[in-house]
Amino acid sequence: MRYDAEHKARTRARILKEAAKAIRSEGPHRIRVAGVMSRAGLTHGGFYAHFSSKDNLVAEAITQMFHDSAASFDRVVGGRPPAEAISAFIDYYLSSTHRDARDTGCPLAALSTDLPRLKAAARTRFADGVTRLTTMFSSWFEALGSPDPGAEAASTLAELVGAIGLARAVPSREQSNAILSHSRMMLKRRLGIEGATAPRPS
Amino acid sequence: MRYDAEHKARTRARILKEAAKAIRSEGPHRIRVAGVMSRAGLTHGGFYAHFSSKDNLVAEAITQMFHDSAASFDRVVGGRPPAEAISAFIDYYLSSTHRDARDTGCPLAALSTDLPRLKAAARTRFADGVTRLTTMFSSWFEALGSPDPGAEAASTLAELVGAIGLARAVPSREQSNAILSHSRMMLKRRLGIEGATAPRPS
DNA sequence: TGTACATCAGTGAACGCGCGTTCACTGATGTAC
DNA sequence: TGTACATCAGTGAACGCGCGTTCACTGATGTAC
Repeated sequence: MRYDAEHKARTRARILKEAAKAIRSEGPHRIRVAGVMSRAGLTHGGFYAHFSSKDNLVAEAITQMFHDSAASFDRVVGGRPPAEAISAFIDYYLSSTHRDARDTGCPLAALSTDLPRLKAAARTRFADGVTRLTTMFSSWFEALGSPDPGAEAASTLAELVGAIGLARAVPSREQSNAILSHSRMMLKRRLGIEGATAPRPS
Repeated sequence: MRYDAEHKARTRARILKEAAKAIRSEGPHRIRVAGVMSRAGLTHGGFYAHFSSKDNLVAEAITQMFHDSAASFDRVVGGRPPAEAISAFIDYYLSSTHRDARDTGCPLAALSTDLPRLKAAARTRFADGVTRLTTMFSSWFEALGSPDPGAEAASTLAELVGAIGLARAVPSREQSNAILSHSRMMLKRRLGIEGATAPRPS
């Protein structure tokens, strides 16, 4: 079977996409080469035509997922004025949809405690993601007249990442929903944003 | 070699302690039975005299580490009045010491993104830990006259867990210190607690 | 246009290492008598 | 007090499975002539 020029690149992209999902849902060390290849509709033997090793795949997939998540953040907030953008971001990030979409959601939320166990390359990529989000938040807070936009941005990101992490970890849906709604409410109240809804009693 | 009556229980406790450290630093799925036994000063063959399987060890060790961390939280805040207790807790939790002590620190901080990948037993234990800390915070906030102590407690815990997670993940010590000091400052400012120090510029 | 050969993404069997688990054995000390 | 035997935590060799990696092969289509 001989294919057109872009065929191999498309196959590689498909493998990367499946790997990025598997890494978020199973963890960077628990994914299996054969499993990823099978989800991409291939047999495991062909893997080494695309990647030099499993480690190489993990590194490339982590870069890939940060790229994808930047694009998906843009779709949520793109072009909106600061107050609206941050409100939309909070609602998106702390939604039950995002909580339940571990395999396609924000890499910070899916991988933070895995990162200290990974190599420098992955951690650098992660730090870039932290910086990008912090900078984005900071520009919003600055536009809203915050006295300390940098600190407020870092603090907000920490709460977002912590809240979704805890909401995903606890097995009770009720407790999980309460974690999300408490943080949504407190973040919006703190930022003076309308539309904060009272959380259901936990 | 025949030992006294408590000898076996002491050995088991030593294995559990090493397992709890290894799970936090390497992750619940990456620890090796032989490695844990060797750190406990034993050979791997004796493992099954203490635990029925590796999974059983992980489950027991997770229970163990939550028990230990409750004791260590008590040492930090025990007997102090609310405002002082929460300030001490924030300083402890977001210290560089805690950040650098991944293997003995808070299980919530070390394992949050691993939890969704673990079995129900571990997740239930984790949820108990979340509830215990949230309740403790909530009682402090109530004593301080907060209008919504439950939500404030959940929000504070989320920021603490998120901030230390991000601080551990990024490779730059400078960026990591900034994450910790920004959250320390913002949390204390929000709670009206004195002693907030300005973060170094990031 | 037809024929022979080259290409190369993908296949699937096989290899080998790491690690969880098993098991026969050790040897110091307690107990029976 | 002395002797024979029982106990049992711990040892270390061996087993076997899972999985990353290798490799000879396939076969559809492009290219040379």
